Amino acid sequence: MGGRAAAIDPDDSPRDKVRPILRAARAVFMRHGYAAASMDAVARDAGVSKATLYVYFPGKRELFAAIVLEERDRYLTALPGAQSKRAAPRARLVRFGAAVVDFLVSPEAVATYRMVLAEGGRFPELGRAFHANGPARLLAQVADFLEQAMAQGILRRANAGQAAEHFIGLVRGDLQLLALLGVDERAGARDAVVRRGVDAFLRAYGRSLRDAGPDGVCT
Amino acid sequence: MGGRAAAIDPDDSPRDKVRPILRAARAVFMRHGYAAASMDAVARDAGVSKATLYVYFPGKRELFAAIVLEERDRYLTALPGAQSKRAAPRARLVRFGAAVVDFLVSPEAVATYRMVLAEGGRFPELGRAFHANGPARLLAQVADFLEQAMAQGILRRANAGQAAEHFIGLVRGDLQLLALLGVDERAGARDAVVRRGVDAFLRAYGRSLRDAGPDGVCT
DNA sequence: GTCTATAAAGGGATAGAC
DNA sequence: GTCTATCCCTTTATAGAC
Repeated sequence: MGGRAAAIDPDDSPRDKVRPILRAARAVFMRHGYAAASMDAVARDAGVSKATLYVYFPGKRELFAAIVLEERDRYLTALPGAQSKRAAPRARLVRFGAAVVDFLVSPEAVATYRMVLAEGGRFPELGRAFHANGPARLLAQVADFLEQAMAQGILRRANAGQAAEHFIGLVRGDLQLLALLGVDERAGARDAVVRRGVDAFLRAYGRSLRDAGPDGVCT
Repeated sequence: MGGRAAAIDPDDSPRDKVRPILRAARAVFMRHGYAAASMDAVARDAGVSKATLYVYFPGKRELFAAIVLEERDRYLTALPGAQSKRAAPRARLVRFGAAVVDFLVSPEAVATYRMVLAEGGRFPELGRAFHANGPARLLAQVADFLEQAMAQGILRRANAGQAAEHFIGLVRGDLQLLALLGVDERAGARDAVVRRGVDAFLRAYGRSLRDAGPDGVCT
């Protein structure tokens, strides 16, 4: 794998090595976790030598920090927006909640959570950064969606961030925990969990009783 | 250290070595995580040699499995029960929810979650066992509490397990996630998060509007 | 059963050639 | 900047004395 000798070619900028390194590092760290991941594996997957790796990153810690901070953009999910306005409010919330849960239990999100949570105590700065770039952004997306629903009169007026936290907590159930634990059994229950979560959410934040599902509340 | 020579003394049963080993292993694994934990550290903390350690456990994996499965009894928390019946329903729920959250963000629970979640993909059997012995038991405790509240007419009749999942999801907010990430900033917000979670829960599961807190719903 | 001492392997990081 | 080869330390696991 010699490639062209050290050239003055501007196309052969450092980014051409950094990007493969980061991609390989992300895969290796997500697969094995920080402690069990090896720099050898990263170098091999990236197609460079270990020495080259240490040219761009001072050490394993810094490489790990780099890939966690880089998760920023990757964390933007395509959630169903304000489209499908014709659907019933409840159906729209169920659809949206299902997309949120699908994202939280996706292999990529699960591997990222495992990796970052495991080192939460040893990389507190990373914990904060991950939360700001990941969960907090998801929360903001949910809050935006709910705010629109409030503006449309589907939901009662309330603090959107607050409602978003409750919405996520209700539709997530223990599905994300089970995914993180590697237990698949309840994976098929996603729809039911989301529907019941949305029902509870509508009882707490809905505007009229008609939206509250099969059995209403308030006597 | 030396102790009596290999005796026929029944008091010198294997348990006398196994228990310290398990205690030390739990501390080491919880502190460093599975991959970064070393058998040397376990042996040192347990006051035995590494060779002795391998007499009782075939390897690192099995020792890890043993301490995770042993978490069973440790996971029973003292949650406020049906006492203080005189307190207002909402105050009782807030008190109970605060105890649940306090447990989930406790250093012991956080360390255990980090340890088990990080290895969820590589020890699927352990993930299932941990869920059954840990989170599922907590859920059952919450369900019992809520069932009593339903029987007392404080909450509307509903599936108690379902309600418990929603209750936990609402009062937990992102406090457990932040604790796992090592972010302390919002630790002081515990009371507010729990109160708002209980308010939402009461709107979804409360029987009368009087329990729903400052501002009611249902028009 | 318990210890000391060690084998065998792997990992983070670097030296030095090009 | 990039490579090959290697240093040095830690780790899991075991051999063998007592």
